[in-house]
Amino acid sequence: MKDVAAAAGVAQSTVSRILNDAPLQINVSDETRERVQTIARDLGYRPHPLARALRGAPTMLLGVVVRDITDPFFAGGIEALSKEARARGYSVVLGHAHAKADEALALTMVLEARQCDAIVLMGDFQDQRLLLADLRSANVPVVALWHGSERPFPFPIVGVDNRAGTRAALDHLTGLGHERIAFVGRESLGDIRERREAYRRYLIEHASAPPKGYVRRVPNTLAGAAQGLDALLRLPTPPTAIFAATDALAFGLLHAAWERGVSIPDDLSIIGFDDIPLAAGTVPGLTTIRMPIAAIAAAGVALAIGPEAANGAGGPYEARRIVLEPTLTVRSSTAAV
Amino acid sequence: MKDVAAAAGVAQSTVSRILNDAPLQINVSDETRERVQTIARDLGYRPHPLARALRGAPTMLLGVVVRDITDPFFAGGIEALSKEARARGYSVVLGHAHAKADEALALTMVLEARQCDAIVLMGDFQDQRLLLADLRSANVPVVALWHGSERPFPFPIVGVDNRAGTRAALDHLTGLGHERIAFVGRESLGDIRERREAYRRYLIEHASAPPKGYVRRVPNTLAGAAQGLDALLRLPTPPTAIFAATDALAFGLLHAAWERGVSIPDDLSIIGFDDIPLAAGTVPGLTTIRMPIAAIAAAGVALAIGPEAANGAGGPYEARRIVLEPTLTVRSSTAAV
DNA sequence: TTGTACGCGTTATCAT
DNA sequence: ATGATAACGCGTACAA
Repeated sequence: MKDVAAAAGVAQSTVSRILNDAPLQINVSDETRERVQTIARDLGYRPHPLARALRGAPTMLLGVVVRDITDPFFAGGIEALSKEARARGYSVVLGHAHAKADEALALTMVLEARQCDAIVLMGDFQDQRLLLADLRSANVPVVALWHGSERPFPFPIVGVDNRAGTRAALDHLTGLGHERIAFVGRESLGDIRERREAYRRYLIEHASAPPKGYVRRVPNTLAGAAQGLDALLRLPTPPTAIFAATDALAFGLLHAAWERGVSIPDDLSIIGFDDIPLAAGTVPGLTTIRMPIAAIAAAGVALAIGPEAANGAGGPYEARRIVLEPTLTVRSSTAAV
Repeated sequence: MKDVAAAAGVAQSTVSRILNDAPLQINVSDETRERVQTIARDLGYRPHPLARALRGAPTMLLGVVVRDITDPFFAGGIEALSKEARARGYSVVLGHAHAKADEALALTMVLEARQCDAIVLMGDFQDQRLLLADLRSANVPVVALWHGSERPFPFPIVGVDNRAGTRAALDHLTGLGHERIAFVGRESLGDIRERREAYRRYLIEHASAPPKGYVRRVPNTLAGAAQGLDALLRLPTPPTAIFAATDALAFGLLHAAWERGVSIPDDLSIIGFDDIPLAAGTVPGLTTIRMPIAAIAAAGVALAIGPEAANGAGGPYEARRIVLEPTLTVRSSTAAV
């Protein structure tokens, strides 16, 4: 900018005023304005974001901390978030938490220190107490996505109605005549825990509590799914349908069933949750609960860096909870008993 | 830092020296050092990276531009890259290209380029000439990953040996007795183009040129795969095996074949390329070419921000090409004719 | 209408 | 052994 000013024979401040469309009055002569703009373009001038940020301007950086970047579902989440952020002129700084608390803490310090304008948490971080404490003491807006919607949490939450989704899944299965429905999901974290609880409640309301062994807690991986399926098949009265807490698990169940010669959906119905893009490409096509990913990402970004972040519309910032509705997507992995 | 200095009754410069372990001499008295450190800790002092960067320090930010963030393969790539970057203390700034927004993207990215210590391109950007020109004029190190390995390119490239991978795939199929092998892949971009060319060359060397209609150019999606399969099945002499340019397409082929009652691998063998994590979970398990993702990411990051980026080890920076070898992973989607 | 001067938080250099 | 000061690039209140 110094160069531009020198080349144009004016002061730095004049250049700054012109290039930033001076918010004050129209006190720049058209002649000077045009000259400076031309020169700036010719010199290929680019504002230095760091210097701007140092002056207190927003960094236009959105920090995204994802709990498990391996999870295929979160890939879609990052995509949606990235699009939404970009639409608002923001860039995404990615950090993965990698499960260990200290690492996550270090990560936060990095993000905070980098002075992101806001931070988005993807996934459940209830157990990372150090990270949360750190985040609370930092004065950046924090929004949690897919973090469950029922338990108390010090930041705004945008998520899916797990109870409604679970009900839709189980209504679908019972509508097909299934009575012995099992649940497979990973250790209790946010959304998964809510789906499991909703499953329990549903069964109690519509029939009886889930039979012993019908709730399998396994890692959210292909291997975890295989392990869960084996356990269920060994039961004296195996289920006729399985509600998988995530599509990743449903994928694993499909594969493991095929390996074991169990025909889907003839011998066993399987329903997932998320509707990741590849869910339409399984064999057979996976019946699942479609997550409103784009809407959740949009709401989250709006809460984090949109105008909503500033004013108090919708109640106190900390208490805000946006819960979006999922929808049933029927494909071919479920059928009548 | 001002506060710390005031509280300790010393000058800022002293504080700075102490907190940065003054690289000069040990000219700070132990007493002062200890006092300042204590106060800094009590006050919760955190260095401000922006100010540091303004002074010329590295930002510890690695820009990653991914061509199509929707591609399931790139999710794994981002993960590997992110891990590698973090191991070196770097954070990842994400940008997606989405093919169309040529100019806007170029502008934005270069804006960011000022902040990033290096930029990693994921996927092929040969057609984004504005972006490349902009990148060249910026003075940040740029490294391209999965960008093909044969055509000239102004930046270092780290990628996979597509010819070797293709040969491994086709050797596997011919070893099973297949003679009518088709190719399905998207429009010619970097790696895909090389795989298609390698396929052509292989067939010519081992038998004859691919029969008419055996090379299908389709979008890299489930729908694209279905479209490709339909076209192949309509042929007078349909292939007995299909080489899919990516696992995403192989997924689609598996699904489309199942929809149409074509049994895999009995009626048709399918082999993919990439070995994305979910490839182990298809029905049947997908035979594919395993991409050395971690190794490529590591090499790319090293080239971008490692010590290698500075010195000229391995020849001139622009001309560097690192090509890693893929390996065949046999599962159940291929069988003897 | 435009120029001058200051400060954002650091670090490097020079002076004490 | 430590303090004072300049400078990084920008925006802006104030002076001209």
